[in-house]
Amino acid sequence: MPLSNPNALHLLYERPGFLLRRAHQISISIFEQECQGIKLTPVQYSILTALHALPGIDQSRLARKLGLDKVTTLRVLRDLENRSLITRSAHQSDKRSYSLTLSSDGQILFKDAQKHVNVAYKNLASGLTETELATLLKLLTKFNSSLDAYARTSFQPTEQS
Amino acid sequence: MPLSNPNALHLLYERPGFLLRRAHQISISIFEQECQGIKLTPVQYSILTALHALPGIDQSRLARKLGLDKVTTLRVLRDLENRSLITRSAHQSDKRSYSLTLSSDGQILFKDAQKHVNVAYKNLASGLTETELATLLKLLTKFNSSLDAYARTSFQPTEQS
DNA sequence: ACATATTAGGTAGCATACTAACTTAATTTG
DNA sequence: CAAATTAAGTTAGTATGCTACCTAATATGT
Repeated sequence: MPLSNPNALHLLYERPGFLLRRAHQISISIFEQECQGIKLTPVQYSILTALHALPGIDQSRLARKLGLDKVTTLRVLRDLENRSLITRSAHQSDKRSYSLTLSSDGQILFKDAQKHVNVAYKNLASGLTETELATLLKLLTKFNSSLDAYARTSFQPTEQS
Repeated sequence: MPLSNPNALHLLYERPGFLLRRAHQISISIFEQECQGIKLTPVQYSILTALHALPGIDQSRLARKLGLDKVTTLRVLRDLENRSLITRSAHQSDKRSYSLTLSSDGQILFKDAQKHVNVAYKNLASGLTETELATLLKLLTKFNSSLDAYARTSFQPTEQS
């Protein structure tokens, strides 16, 4: 029988991985509570945002723009297509890929989503001062960009030649 | 057809939820790359740590100590029991609950895991200066504790009377 | 030109993380 | 002390995020 050592648990609570898991969990929770009325998850919203910004993009490029793996992207797109929020049409030049766009329903939903997303953002930001939030975002951005090579799923916000 | 608006994507990249998702993704990836040799995921390691610190704890309390929901906790425990790393025995007084402890194999694996976990930590910390990392951890801690009420899964690091 | 690499999209399967609903046991309370 | 409520554990179902493997199309390198 191991000896009780509650201190080991306090060490766990200070680990970056543990704190990031909990922060992510809270973030998802706040978003979904605010957006369950319009049936949008954070990932679905990200995809609608990307299709709004880059209509006609294909699945693989989309996945890389968002740092999603392609299987997840495929499944979310299939769901959004079943809900008639997006359309997938054959690409002009490359017969392997699809061209993705928001449907008119998708555009309406995306627009409607903004106010819900803004409320979620306000809730998410409510725990920190403006300065603290800015610092947190700056540090997360640096963390992500400097450790990008460790990720299994690639993130390419801009095209590379 | 919606107009192209790449700027909307840059706005997405600055959202806390987006940054937290990516940071969590990277964190998981680094941990798993370092610990795949001993077949431990971050959640499995957290549970071994908790059982080392608090032998005899029951499932529900364990879940709350780690901010895991009870279904995930159950499945991870079942897997760890199948691998003979933990034991589940009947609780003395409360017939509803199990008493969880590390097996001797579990204790050995937990000890062996430390060096792998430390390497993962070094990699995770490598992108930021010591000061930046300390600030990030402090802000994540504040973020989590102040938004705790928004989480659907409860986190109770200390017992409440 | 043509064999080889790589890329796009896809299927199947596993782990994590959650909800909802259920069973049984324990506790509260009227 | 009986009835209502709470708690522990479980099952089923959904979404995300991976691996491994497959086919077809495109790029490449000699």
